[in-house]
Amino acid sequence: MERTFNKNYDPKSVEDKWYSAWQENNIYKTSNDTGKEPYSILMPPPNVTGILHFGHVLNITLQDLYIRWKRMLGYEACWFPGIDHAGIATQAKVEHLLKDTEGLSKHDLGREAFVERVWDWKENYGGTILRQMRRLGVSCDWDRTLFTLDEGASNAVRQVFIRLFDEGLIYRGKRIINWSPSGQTALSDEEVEHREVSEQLYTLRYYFEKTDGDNSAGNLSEEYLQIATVRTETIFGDIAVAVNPKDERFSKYIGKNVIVPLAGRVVPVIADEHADPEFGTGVVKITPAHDPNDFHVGRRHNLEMINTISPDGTLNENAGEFCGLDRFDARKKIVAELKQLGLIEKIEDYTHKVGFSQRGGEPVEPLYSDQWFVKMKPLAELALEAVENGEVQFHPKHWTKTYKHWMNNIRDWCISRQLWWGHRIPVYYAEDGSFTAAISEEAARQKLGLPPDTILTQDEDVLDTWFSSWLWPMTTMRWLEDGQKEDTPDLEKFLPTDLLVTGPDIIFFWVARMVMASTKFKDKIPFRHVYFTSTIRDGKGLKLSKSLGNSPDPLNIIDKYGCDAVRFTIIYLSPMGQDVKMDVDVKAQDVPSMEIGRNFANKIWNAGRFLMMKRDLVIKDVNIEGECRPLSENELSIADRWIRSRYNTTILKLKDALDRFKVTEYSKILYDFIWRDFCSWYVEIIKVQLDGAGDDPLYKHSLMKFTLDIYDGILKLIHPVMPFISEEIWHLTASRGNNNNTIESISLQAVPEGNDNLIDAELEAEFALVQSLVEEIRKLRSSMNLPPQQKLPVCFSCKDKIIVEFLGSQSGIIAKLAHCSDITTGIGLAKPDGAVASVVKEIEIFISAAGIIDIDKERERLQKEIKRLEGNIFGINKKLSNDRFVNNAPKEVVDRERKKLSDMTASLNTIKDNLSNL
RNA sequence: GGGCUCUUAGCUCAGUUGGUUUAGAGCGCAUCCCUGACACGGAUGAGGUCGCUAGUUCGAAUCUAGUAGAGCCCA
Repeated sequence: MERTFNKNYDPKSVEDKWYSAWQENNIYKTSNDTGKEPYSILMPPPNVTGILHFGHVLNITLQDLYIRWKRMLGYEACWFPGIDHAGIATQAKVEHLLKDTEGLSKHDLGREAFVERVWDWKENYGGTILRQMRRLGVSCDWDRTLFTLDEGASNAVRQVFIRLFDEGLIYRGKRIINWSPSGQTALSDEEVEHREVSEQLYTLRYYFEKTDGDNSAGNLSEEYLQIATVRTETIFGDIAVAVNPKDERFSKYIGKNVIVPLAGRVVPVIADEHADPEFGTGVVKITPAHDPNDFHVGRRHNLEMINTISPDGTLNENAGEFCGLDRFDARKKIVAELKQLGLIEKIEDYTHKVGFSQRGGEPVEPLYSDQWFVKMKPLAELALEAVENGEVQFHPKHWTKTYKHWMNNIRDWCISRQLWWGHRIPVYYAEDGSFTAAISEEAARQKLGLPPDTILTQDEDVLDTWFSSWLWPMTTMRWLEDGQKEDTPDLEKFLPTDLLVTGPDIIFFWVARMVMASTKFKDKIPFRHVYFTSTIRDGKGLKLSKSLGNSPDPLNIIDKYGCDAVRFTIIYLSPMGQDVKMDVDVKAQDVPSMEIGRNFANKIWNAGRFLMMKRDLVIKDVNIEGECRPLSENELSIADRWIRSRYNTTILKLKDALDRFKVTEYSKILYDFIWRDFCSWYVEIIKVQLDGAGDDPLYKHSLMKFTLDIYDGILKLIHPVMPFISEEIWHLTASRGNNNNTIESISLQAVPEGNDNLIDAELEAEFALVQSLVEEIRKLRSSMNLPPQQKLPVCFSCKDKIIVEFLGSQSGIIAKLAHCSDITTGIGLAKPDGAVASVVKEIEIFISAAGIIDIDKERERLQKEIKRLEGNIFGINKKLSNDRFVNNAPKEVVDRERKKLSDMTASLNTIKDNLSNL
């Protein structure tokens, strides 16, 4: 493999090469049979129909970051990948395809052949997203990839159903559920999204029944009740009208009958708390089969359920002449008819929330039907406890409140779906109406005590996809894959997993239910930490989505900026627990802020390029190779010890940040250390140190080794977030072996250990003085508009000998970084004629600039500085003259203020002198 | 209606248990520089009464209450 340091880092030539190398050498394969401590993450299984979007990029990067980090810390880091069968989405996709290409419906094919087709589709096109994820450099163990419809997972699903059924926690019942007319299936409450819509509220007249028995339209009584409704199409299902029992306006009508407009049905006026005296007219129509609230009213009053809407969303034969019309067309026609008959009192604009199918996007229809449910209360108790006692921790923490609220108000889970693609419900019915859940027809007969020749029929429905996903922590670890095996080596080793990274939008769908399933069936929590990711939004704050067309394809962005750049940027920009606004440009397929990561990658690359260049020169110069002696402690310069201190500080801060799940902090610590401390200061300084040691090749060699060791550590620290560039440079900077058919990889190296003893705060402060002086000289130069080529003599006038000596030792560095021709240090030096002056920490700086200096400009600068200092001094004086501050504040704080005051007063005086001497 | 979150520079965000001169960074902007790795770079600068109002405190971007606006979730 040819490797060179080009001028700019080119991700394209690096990424595919290394991903293939990692895969071919199986370096991310994990075992349940090692002495290493386990660390595991469950990948949230994307839909089999899914394609990569920015939410995945963030989510996957976070997981990979932790897996790589922990792997480098010596854990057996196992990341379980997989994919789910996405019942509704996948079935709909194949149905459309079938319709478009062959003009066939699924019924034309029949269930078995249709399901066969879906499998074909899955084999050919499904799981695209898993292939796309490889572009992100994920280091999961692909051999463990699980599909929720795999045989093993399906066996577990059936077992769980049967167990819950036998325990009475799964039941079948006629309930009002959320029906998706487009998907032709029931949905759970969680799959319904409530959105505000503007509609009309119609106030209808419900006339009282005539005593003569003739209730025909032409023979109405004088009196009527006004009832407001949006859904006029449901009047054929009206079975009563209700008033609040406390509402005195209507108490006299309770027990009387009214006539439903158009339908002509005679229904009673009943008293029920559901009627809100404040809403509409205070009288509400009761349509138990088409409204969840009315359903409960119907139950309380033992009312009949009349279904007037078919599963496809059209009105049925109970709607008379409107039979066959779509529910929304019917509404219009019914309103027109009512208007004509003078049965509408008034029409008002009305905004309210309507439930929409999360998948199909159409308004859900509350439908009264037979469905299967899981009784959630008993499961919720265990799951609630696991979070309340801190076994399962959420990051950010506030999501625990949402979780608890849901658990405390838990409702039963509708798990049956009227689909063909999915786990078919393992329930068998006999002709006599008895039924049971069992692994097979035969097992069911035995359970039911029926003779072997009895014919049973299996339930037609399949299970909610989440009914398999909630077992993910266990099925990924082969639990019950043969229907029996309770304990597996994987479970033994990896459950509970350590981290789950997911979006807060599936906290109920998935996170909460996994806690339920694991606590219920394994008596263990599924994961110790849950990291809820940011939602990625566009510049206007809208969620990125395919339907809004505001999301560029992440693969295009990766092509443009490189994978590492995208990974780094998205981590850098994503605050925990808050949404991220990204400057997406769909037209150009661009996300300009990715430059942050690209530029950073290039910076790291070029630092390496420079260091290698220097090392090669040194080696050539001195004709030495390989071994060199490390620098002894007294050979280390202040700058060397400073960077070592900063480096160790950085390592400890990084570890701490990741332990606290402050991932953005991790990226910022890296960015600042590498760019500022290492590149801007230290790399510049070693140029000086190398130049100053022209006759000492061994020292030079050792200094390069010292620097490259830190750089090598940097590569390891950055590797979890920037896996490709770190791997590439790690190989470029040293010859790495290819022994025993395995490659060496930085991802299998140990993270550098931060050493507390090498952190020296005092030294860092001393070095900060050097930095301040350099910056001050640069400021002065800049204010004089000096080009960098023009170097001027500089003079430091100090108060004591120690500082003079210290600055003398650093003068080479200062001269180089601040473009000085010469530096003189001494005690109480006089200001040279025509010099520009300033003061930093009691050190007077004089830049000899005779002939260059602009007196007016200089005066202006000094006056500005005086004004600033006077302002500060005023503020501090005010503080210090306040007795209560001096008496109450901690001594350090007061001392600090006093020190500030004296420093600044000294500076002020010096500057005032300079001004008057000008 | 209930709950949660947010509001700091033109933009995107940091800001640890209240206390470090002038509240930080990146981008953008302005001026200068293709100085021996990097113009995907370097240097310098302008730019903020920390949404608003009270309160607690010697001291508030930080704590408390209220208020305005934005967003999310649940009913």
